[in-house]
Amino acid sequence: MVKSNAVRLDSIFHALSDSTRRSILRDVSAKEKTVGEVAKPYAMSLAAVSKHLKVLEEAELIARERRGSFQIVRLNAKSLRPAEEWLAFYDKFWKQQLDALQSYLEEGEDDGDKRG
Amino acid sequence: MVKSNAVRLDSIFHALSDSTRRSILRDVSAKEKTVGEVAKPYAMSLAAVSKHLKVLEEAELIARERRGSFQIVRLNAKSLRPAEEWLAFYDKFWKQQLDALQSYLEEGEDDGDKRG
DNA sequence: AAAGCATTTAACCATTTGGTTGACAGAATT
DNA sequence: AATTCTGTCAACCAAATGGTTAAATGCTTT
Repeated sequence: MVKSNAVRLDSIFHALSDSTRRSILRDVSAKEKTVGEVAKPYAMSLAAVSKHLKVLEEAELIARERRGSFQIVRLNAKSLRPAEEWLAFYDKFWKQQLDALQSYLEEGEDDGDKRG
Repeated sequence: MVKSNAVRLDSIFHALSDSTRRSILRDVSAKEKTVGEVAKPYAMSLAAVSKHLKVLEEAELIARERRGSFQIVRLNAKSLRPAEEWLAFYDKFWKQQLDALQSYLEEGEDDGDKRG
């Protein structure tokens, strides 16, 4: 069963809406880590971190691999693309806003560079 | 009081984690609308839509303007930028993954284009 | 000032979230 | 086989979420 785009975006954006989870993504982007290593910097129980990892895994933002008694956590960056693509649609709008601001500032300056 | 970046990202990503809210953003990106107009397409009460608008407003993704007895809802696209910037950090990772995939496919093909 | 629209707020409800602790399960070590 | 280490699961809790309906607020018009 293929998840609808909307459901995927729901789970991706929801996963990203928590700063601990965003921080974990940064951590594992630098280097893959065991669950214990992931948990170490955070002032919460291992079980709590394990839940965060589950949320990230359900959004497919991380993947895991068993290595002996350890579990290796890896970033799955390509699953961020739907989010980026969704956001990219809005680029034109803030670019427009910036352009408008710039025109406004340039008119204010009016330092005579418009000859020719 | 300036909100910390983390808190802003929390509220932006949280606002985007609901498909009704994402849909509302699309709707108002095309054209500014009154609250009633925003609500019309959705199979839920006006009060529910009003709550969604509040979430979007708290994330500063929309702005409102009173016009007589109506309230005009406008997209505030530039507030999506922090989210885009956060995501942009990860571009290099999926690009890497794509490159790796491409190398793999090219080696698989091995159709003799490597002379010289 | 009364009535009528547009919208928000309040009170309520079920579900989800993000955390806890303690019991459990799998793999490695003794 | 007993112990230890890594990690998850279960049960619990308080707070937040996303919806409802009904009452209240704010403008506009009569």
